[in-house]
Amino acid sequence: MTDTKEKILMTALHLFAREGYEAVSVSMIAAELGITKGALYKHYKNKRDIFDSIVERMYRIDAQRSQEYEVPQEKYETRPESYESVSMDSIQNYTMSQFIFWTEDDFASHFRKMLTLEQYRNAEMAELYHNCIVSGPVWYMEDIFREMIKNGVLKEADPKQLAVEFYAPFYLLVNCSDLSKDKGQWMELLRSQIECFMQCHAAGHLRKD
Amino acid sequence: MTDTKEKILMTALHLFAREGYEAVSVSMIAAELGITKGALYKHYKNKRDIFDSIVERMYRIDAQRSQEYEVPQEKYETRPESYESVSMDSIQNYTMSQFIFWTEDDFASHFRKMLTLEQYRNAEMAELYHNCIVSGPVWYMEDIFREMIKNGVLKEADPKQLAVEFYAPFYLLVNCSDLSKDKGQWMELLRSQIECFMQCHAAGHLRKD
DNA sequence: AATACAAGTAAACGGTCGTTTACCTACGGA
DNA sequence: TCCGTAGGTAAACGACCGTTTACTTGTATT
Repeated sequence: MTDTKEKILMTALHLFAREGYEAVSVSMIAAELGITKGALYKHYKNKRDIFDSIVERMYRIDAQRSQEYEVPQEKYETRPESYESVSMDSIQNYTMSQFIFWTEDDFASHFRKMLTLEQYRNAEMAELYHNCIVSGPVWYMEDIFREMIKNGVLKEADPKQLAVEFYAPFYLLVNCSDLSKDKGQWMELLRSQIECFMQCHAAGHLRKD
Repeated sequence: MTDTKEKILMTALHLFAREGYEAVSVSMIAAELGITKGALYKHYKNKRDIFDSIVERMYRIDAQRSQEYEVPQEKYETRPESYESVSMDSIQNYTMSQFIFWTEDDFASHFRKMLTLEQYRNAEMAELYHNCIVSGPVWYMEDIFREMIKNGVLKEADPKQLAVEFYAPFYLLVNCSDLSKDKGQWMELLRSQIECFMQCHAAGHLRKD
């Protein structure tokens, strides 16, 4: 049954997210599932293979998600036309959805924690962590905001500074939510921050195309 | 010589910050210093003792630092009078100094990374991490801003929202600086953010006591 | 009914883990 | 000069590591 393979992956992810990759033993994963560690090697060729499968799945999920939302999926250079008609509403909508995703989704929240614990181990992990969760989103928002300023949706400002101002509360509150069970208060705080941002930087008039 | 004891502590801290506590072996620490692991037990009673010594030292350093700066050291409830005359300048000054501290100071930057890697292991580590680096500073700034609004230094606003808006860029940029060697650009970005914050929320007029 | 195979067990492999032990200096104070 | 001790070595301890092996099932296909 391929069901066991799935259980191994999720169990390992949960453990990796709490203890870190090295601190989790193969026996630990197996014991959590009530099987022996030998059985585990029928599904994955080694411990690293489990980790790699997790990362690979995250890539798949992420690609799928960015397709579902009407926001640009690629860098500005590759498809600048996709940045032309991004609305404030879709930004806000996508951001709140991403917050729930990174804090509450069983896979994504644990993946984020796991990556947090592996970020200093080598350059590959550092890059992955920063692209997904730290500086990656900042560059992304910078491109969007630059276009929004050009289109007159936002007031004149430094797009990079706007990007930091917009994304920083997201990043902080995601990490705040790790501590407490009640993630709702952080989400409401984020909503306030976004509304304040919009109110502060949105151009006063609407411009038709 | 107590010099070896100090070298063990710093070497262990550097390794803990990169690999995580569990992933670092006692042999690894000893090898880095060119001694055998047996010698290590002449200075610390076990591996956990090294970790605890690191945490204890951080407490000492932190207490010493907050004394050097003219900013409140304790919670608002315990000494509210210390919050009465906090100026914008001292806030800005302290914040920039804290940024350099957490990103460049050999002990503090590695301690922060180590704590980042241990935060999910148990409640004690989680609390320590959040008190030092995540939600702790937010509560702290909230108290300061509430008093500043009361004193007319800042415009009327929700102090908690202000605290998030102020601290979030700090937290994000500290983490950004982990990836790149050039920490200067992030520091300048932080300076811009703070100046923008001041300009946006400072009360237009000065009020004398 | 015979066969092939997927999925599990138990045990063993060589290695490393954190820690302890026994032994070896070098040296400062009585 | 003798002794205690601080700081080091090398080796061993039992436990656990990731991985492999040999063997046992249940089940599906021929």
